[in-house]
Amino acid sequence: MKYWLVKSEADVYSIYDMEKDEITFWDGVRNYQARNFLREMKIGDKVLFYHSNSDVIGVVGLCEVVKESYPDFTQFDKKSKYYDPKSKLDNPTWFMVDIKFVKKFKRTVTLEEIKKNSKLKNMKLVQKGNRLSVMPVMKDEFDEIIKMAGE
DNA sequence: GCCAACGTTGGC
DNA sequence: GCCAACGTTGGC
Repeated sequence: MKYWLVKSEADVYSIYDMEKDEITFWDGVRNYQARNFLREMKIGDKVLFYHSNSDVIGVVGLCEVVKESYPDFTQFDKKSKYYDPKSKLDNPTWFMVDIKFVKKFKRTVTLEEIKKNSKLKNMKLVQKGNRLSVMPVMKDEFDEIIKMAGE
């Protein structure tokens, strides 16, 4: 099993939306590296849910992969802001997965705390200039985040 | 709102 | 293939 972290702007799609929807498709990833990570996701993989552009920035909950990668339909939708005119129906460029809400943490593990924790210094999240919206997390890092969340 | 750090685009 | 210009992300 693998572990991941996905970022979402809190005012666009938050853990509360996720809780309400229970299952959501993770659309709109338009970065090749992030896409490649999406395609590696397997059913049952654990996904940390991270709020960016938020009053409280950090990991707010846990989700799980329930459907493995399939073409992101928004790339073919001219009305979508994720529309990609270069992508071909028979050879899609962009993919998405379905993830299921598991839990909202009792407390947020903030970016500040993550930066201060020497066990987490190798996390992609805190490495220089990293803007990936989907990234892998090591098992020990995942366990440490869960511990910090008091779960 | 600012801006650093990228990634992408397109002319050459 | 290079690189300037532009767009986006995301912390602050």
